[in-house]
Amino acid sequence: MTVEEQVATLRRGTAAITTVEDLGKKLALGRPLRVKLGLDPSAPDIHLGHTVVLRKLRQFQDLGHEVVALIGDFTGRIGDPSGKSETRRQLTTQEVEANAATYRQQIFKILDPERTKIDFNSRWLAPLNFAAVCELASKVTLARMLERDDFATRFRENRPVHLHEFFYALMQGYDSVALRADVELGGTDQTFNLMMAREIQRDYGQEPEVAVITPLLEGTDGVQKMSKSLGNYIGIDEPAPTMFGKVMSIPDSMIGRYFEVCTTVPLLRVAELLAGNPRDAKAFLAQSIVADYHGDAAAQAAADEFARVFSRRELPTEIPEVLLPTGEASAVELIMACAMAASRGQARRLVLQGGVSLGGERLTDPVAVVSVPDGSVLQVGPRRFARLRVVRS
RNA sequence: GGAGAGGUACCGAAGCGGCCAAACGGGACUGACUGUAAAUCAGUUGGCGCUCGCCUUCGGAGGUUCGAAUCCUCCCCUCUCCA
Repeated sequence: MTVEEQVATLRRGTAAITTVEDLGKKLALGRPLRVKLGLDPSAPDIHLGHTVVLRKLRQFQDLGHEVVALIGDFTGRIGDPSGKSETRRQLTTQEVEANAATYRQQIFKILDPERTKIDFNSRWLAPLNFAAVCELASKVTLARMLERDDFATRFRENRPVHLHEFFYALMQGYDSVALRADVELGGTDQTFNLMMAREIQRDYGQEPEVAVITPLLEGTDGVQKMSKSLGNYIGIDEPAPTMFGKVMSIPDSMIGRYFEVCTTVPLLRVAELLAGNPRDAKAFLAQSIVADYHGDAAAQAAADEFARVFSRRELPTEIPEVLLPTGEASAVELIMACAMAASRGQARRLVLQGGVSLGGERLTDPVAVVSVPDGSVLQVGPRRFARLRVVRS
C-alpha cells in the first residue's frame, strides 16, 4: 500500500487530522509508528461510540504500527475538566487493575493484542517532583489555556476554574513526551488536549505527534452523543438480537454516519445502499456491526429473527416460559404474572391501549377472566412475549 | 464569616394557600400507519380499587390553617457573589 493509500484509509471517518501532511511524512518513515490512545481509568463499558476510535487504532495496527493503550490512572484523579467535575477520588491499585482487565477483555474485541501495549501514566507522573511540574507548567501560558472553550466560558461567566484543571492537559501532553508518541487518537472532545500535547512535545525537543481526531458518534436517538447515562448506547457486549434491534432503531438519517465510522463497508457501496430502501440499508448495517462482535452466524440469525418478529409480525423463535397455577386469569393478572408491567395500573393501561394479546387475540378488558390454554403465547407491546404454561398443583 | 439563588415526578422545568397527582418540554410506553424498534400522527406516563373515590408524593423534621408543593420555624444539601 502506498503512503497515499494509507492516508486515504486512515482518513475515513475522522473529524480532523493535524496534519494530514505530517501523517504522510511519518508513514513514509517506513518504521512502525507509536500510536497512543488515552483511556479513562474509571469503570470501562465500551459501546459503539468508543469503537470509533478503537477501529481507527486497529487500522493503524493493520498497517503495521504499534498501539499504546494508556490507562490514565494518574490523570484520573483529576478528571477531565467539564465545569462540573470535581476532583475524583483516587482509585485503589486493585480497582485500577480490575478496570484494566476489563479494558483488555473489551478492547481486544477490536484491537490486535499482538500489537497493543497497555501502560499506566502513573508510571512517570507519580515520581515527578514539584520542580519538574513547574518546568512542565512553564511551557504553557494562561492565554493559551484559556483558548480552551470550556475554560474561557467559565472564566467569562465567573464560574470557577480550578488551577489543577490546567494540569489535566499538561499531564496528557507529558504522557506523549514520556511515550515519544508519533500519533495520538482522540475524540473531538479531546481536541484541545491533543493540540497541547503537540506543543509540549515540541517544548521537550520531540517531533510533535499527529493528532487523529474522531467524531463523537451520536447515539440511537441520533442527536446526543452516545453515552451510557443517556441510555442511547449500543454496547459491544450486548446480545446479538438486542444489538441488531438497537441499530435498526437509529434514525434513518444516521445510517450513513454509522456505516462510515462503525464498519469497513466501502463508501461507494454505502452510497449505493443509501440510494435504496433505508430499511434494507439499515438491516445491512445492523448485520455488519453485529457480525463484528458476534460473528456472521449470530448476525444472520439476528437479522432473520428481526424480520420474523417485526416485519412479518410472527412469533420469535425463543419465547421464555412462564408458569401459571391456573388456566383462568384476567389480562392484568397474566401481565403481572409475567412481570411485564411495573404495576397493575400500568398493566391495565397496556390492555386499554390495545397492546396485549393472548394467542393472537387482542385482549380488551383488563379484568375479564379468560381461559388460558396451556402453551398459549401472551404478547405485550411489540416485542415482549411469554409462553404460558399452566401447571395445576 | 457575610449576602443571595435554589432543591418539584425518569430528566429538564412551571407552579408560590384551595380548581395540583401537580402545566410544558424531553425521555419512555401503547396504538395507527409503514419501508424498520426510522419518520409522522394520536394516546398513556404515582399506587390501589372497573367512573365518583381512596392512599402516598413536591430536600428533611415540625408548625400555622377548614385546607399547603405553595405561609412560618429549625435542619440538610447544591450554586453564586463579597470577605
